[in-house]
Amino acid sequence: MTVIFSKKCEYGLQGVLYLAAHLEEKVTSSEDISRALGIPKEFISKILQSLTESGIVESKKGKNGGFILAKAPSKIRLIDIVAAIDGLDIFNSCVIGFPECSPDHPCPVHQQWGDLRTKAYSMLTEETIDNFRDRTLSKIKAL
Amino acid sequence: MTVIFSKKCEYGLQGVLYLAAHLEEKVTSSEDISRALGIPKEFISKILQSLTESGIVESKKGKNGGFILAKAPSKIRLIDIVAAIDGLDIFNSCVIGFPECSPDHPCPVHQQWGDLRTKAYSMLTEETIDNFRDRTLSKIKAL
DNA sequence: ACTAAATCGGATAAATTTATCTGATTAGAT
DNA sequence: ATCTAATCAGATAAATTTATCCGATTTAGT
Repeated sequence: MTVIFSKKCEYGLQGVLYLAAHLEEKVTSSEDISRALGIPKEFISKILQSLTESGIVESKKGKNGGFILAKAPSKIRLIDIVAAIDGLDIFNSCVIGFPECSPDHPCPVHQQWGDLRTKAYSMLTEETIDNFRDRTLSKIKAL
Repeated sequence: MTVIFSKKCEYGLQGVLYLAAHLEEKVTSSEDISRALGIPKEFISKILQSLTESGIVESKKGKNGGFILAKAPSKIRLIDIVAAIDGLDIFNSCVIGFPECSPDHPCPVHQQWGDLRTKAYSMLTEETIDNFRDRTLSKIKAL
């Protein structure tokens, strides 16, 4: 059961946070990330591969290869990762599933939810992953 | 793609809102609800059946049977429907999927998300479905 | 050159969620 | 009594998401 993001997206966020917390390494293999986070190796590998296409991470092939952030952590927002994996539909879709939910044709809870949605979007847009280095390291240590 | 609730839960919320907006009828058949909301008949039927077990709706069997709210709309909170169908795990689970995410072992985004989660929970707990009668009726009319 | 270890791409498998089907039971209406 | 139309229960099917597998390619080190 996921809260709001798909499992892919959760793992993607975890993986990128991990990379941001291990910038001193030249690259980190999916094997290492898998072990540290308890995510199936092939799965996190595929997810990071897809994030290379989005320009969020870069990969180095061959022996001693792995992944590394494609840009400075201060340039990567949480929303960028979400957008790349799950897309931004959840910020435009009706929370109770009505079609064409909009200010013109609002669903019953449109107003109430809209408020929260805006706050969530702002948070994900304002926070860049450099803000999470310390917290990521201490969380990983406890796993 | 659902925003935060499962399809079952979205349909359940829609269905209960529909029933609340049609209290004058003695009961409403799943056939009617299906047609009005564009939800597969057997599916909404099953969902409402399960909500009878939760004491949110009541059913009348046999010819001219159907569903009706089990209590006053002012006594049914949005959270009751969510709890009955999806459960309350999303309000206790880590938004990026880390195990044992808690104040003691917070995930990197624990604080930021916790704030939103609390607001969402409050909204769902404070709003009862009698608040949505008019808005439900005008939304349904537009479908 | 050769080997080992990594990403990459595409196929496949497993699990979960969503949707449908079938038949039984219930109850109102003629 | 009988027919019809509804819920109900349980099985099954379809679709989607999650996870794994296999083989090809790439690259560092010996």
